[in-house]
Amino acid sequence: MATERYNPRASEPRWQKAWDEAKLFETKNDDPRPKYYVLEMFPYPSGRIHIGHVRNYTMGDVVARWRRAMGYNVLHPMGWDAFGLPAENAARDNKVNPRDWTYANIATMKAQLKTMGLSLDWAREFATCDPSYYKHQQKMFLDFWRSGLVERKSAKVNWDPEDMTVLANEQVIDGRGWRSGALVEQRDLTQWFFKITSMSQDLLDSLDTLDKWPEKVRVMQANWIGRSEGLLIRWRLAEATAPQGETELEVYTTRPDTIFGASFMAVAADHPLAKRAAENDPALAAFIEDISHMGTSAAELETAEKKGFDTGIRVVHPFDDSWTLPVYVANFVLMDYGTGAIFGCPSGDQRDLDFANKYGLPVVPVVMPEGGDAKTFQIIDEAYGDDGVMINSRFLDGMAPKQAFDEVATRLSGVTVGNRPQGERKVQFRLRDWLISRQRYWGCPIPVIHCEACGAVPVPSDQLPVELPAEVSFDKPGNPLDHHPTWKHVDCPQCGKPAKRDTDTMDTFVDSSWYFARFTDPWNQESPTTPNYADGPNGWMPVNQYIGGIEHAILHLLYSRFFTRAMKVTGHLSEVKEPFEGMFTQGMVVHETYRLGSGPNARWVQPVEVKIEDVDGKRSATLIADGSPVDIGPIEKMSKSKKNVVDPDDILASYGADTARWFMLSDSPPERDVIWTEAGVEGAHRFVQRVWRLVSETAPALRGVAAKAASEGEAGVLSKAAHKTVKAVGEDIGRLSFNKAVARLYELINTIQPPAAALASGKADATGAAALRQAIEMLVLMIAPMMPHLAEECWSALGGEGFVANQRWPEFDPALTVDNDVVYPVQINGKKRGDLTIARDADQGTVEKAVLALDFVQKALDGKPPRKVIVVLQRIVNVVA
RNA sequence: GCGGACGUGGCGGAAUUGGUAGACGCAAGGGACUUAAAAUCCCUCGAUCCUCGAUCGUGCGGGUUCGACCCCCGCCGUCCGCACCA
Repeated sequence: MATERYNPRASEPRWQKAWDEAKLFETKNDDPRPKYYVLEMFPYPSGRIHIGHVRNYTMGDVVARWRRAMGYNVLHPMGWDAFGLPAENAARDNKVNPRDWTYANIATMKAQLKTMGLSLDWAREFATCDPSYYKHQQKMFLDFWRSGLVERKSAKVNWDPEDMTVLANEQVIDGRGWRSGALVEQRDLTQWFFKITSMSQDLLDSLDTLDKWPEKVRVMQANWIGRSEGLLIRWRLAEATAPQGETELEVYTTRPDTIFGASFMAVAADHPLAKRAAENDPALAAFIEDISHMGTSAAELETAEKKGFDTGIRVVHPFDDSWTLPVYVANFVLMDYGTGAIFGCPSGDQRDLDFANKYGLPVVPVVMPEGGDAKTFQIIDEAYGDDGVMINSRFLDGMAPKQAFDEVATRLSGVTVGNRPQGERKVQFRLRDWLISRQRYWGCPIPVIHCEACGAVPVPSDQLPVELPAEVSFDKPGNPLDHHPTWKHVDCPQCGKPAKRDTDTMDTFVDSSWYFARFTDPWNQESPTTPNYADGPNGWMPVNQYIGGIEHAILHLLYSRFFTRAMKVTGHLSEVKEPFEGMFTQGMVVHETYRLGSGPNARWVQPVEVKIEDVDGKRSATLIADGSPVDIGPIEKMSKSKKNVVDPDDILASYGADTARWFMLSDSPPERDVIWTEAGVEGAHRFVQRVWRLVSETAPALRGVAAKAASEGEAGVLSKAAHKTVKAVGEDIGRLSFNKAVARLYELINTIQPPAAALASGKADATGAAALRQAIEMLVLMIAPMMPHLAEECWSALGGEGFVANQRWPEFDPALTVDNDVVYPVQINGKKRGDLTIARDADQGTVEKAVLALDFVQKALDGKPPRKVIVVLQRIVNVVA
């Protein structure tokens, strides 16, 4: 029977419109059903969606639609991470207003997302650049400030000379700005910080509760927080050598046990003691000047030589008044970790050893491997940092390092230097406070007014939001808000005298640190959240399943975790501790690269310009335009420079959303990279057509047939396959194993097809038709979360009521998911030699008897009794001859 | 250097977590239908040996076990994150 091909171009817009009109995906806050909050990381409105968005939002949509079908009240919102530098760059380059540029991009991208058929609640949409959004952010900034979670302080900060702004530590990658790629400089500036370090311990501890997060992300966060336990030791300066007024040097160490292996002290170039010592020592001052210009990139650090300069200052060993050690300024000591000073133990640390060897300092081994000989154990050019036994360490000799640690800590805590203990146990974190000031225009203004008399004064809440000025010029480099002729000039809210607004805006990562909470009630104009809807007993938070890229494993996820805690402190949230209960990091979409020509004239060409041929497995490529040969290059992340990009619009227009969605879910596990291939997309499209053909060819014969499972015969086989698939696909989607769910659906359609063909040609009885009807209905309901338009089309062809999107997920009959007979593989000495089909409930003895009666088993045993017969019920039989 | 993940056909990947390795898809080869093409359908598709069949086979080398892609020990390789962090 000839059937018309399925035409997504006609079908998809029709269903999208129908869903919209029925307001199908608008979620109500007051709903008695159990809640489920699915969220994909919202996009930056750069102009057009890219293929990575398609993958991300397809996955989220499958989860959302499936949860709906499972009876949940699902929240699945979408918005725009709309502040950021690209808008300013576009404004500067194209003479457009950043606001206009941003909202135009949002309109374009929203239209693109609509063509994907996502079950999004657009009624909750907002952009972070809407004053109605950032108003609340400004309010929370002031609340945080009042609660002691904000600090304005002078600090050495990362300055990106290209983007002309400061950056947070997390935004500096290999010494370069995360967006501009420019080498970051260090500057002393007074800036606003969120005191994320006040929550270090909790942010670390709570990682253990996030059992639905990828292990990898939790480990990355733990490393970033970087907790270590050590001892703060105050070393007395030898009086004769100390600069006036200086009496001690504070050092942080995680290895106080190695204190008898100490042979020098080293301080950072910008350590106060170094500066004091340099005052009367021009050579030292020159040295400090020299090393502070050193690069900080990973590559430079790798090759950088250890350099030091003896300050002439000496410290006294805590356990021996007659033992003094020199204090160096050294280039490998960092001011912003610990106290900016270390004691060097060359035998236990490779850096210290390199340094000691260079400057002729003593190397005393203090830890040797278990079972070593203390008399002969030596350290020459390789330090020993592992566990072992203490040697050459007086009262510590023979102890394990851990024990020695405690001993030193105890002894030093009993001694005082000045009026403080000489040693104090201390927990140190690597995490720094979050610097949020940005010297940019297109961001959320920091709602503070600086008054000469009153200092930094909060903008009164009735004057919020502090809105960005509409007219702005990008003619001069630097901060446009600062250059604005009138905007910053205001009166002090406290004393009324002329004052100035803070012209910095907040890091855009602040915007994305709480948008998920705003989605729970974006209509509330009075406050950021509404207690009942946010996280009360009936609230939406936490997000049950969050999906996004691994690139946000630290930045965005850590900031959001901090923000959630800070919102709780300030009363904007009440119960929830973690924002994201489940986190999933999806892989990238990658593509082959194509290169035309060779040498300096070579250029990359786009996939659409290339024709690929495959003869006997040998692939070759030519340029469509003129047939010239093209080299097929490695598979890489899609990038403009390599031109290996595919435009989602092209795919959606030629194949339709369902094909694109199905392809995204097939084959590759979602956490891994997926290779975009034309052949793969065509394979997906074939499946779309196959489902349609199956449904449209059987629908006439199935009209009026009531779905009913069969338990026996061929129809029984079909029913069992269908019910098993329902069980498995549900489990797979629940685990986000979409590729496995897809494979099972292929298997099911392969099983359905022969009986469907028989039915279409009139060769099916009533039982068969009923079973077929059920299997096909189940298939349609199961593909609905993945290919929603096709599923609607099939549902209506089958005469189904209403939208398939409103149907419940099919229920399987557990009795039909198991077979009456089991096929046991029969092994002889661990190798499969045949199989045995026997009743499922056959017991151990029965199976064993039946196996031993088998021809090939008899033959293998050759009349002798088996040494052993292992029967694992429902699994396998192994005969040991 | 520290931490993590991974290694299975020509390719993407399955394997109920110790029980038939290679499901499912892609690519390829052969055939059917067709004047032809598209679409569709059928067959083959880890390697070796001459077929039935057998032997080998999950990065490499050992081990545990009736049985190992899975567990243990020792290597090799790839990818990712962090890094003069004291």
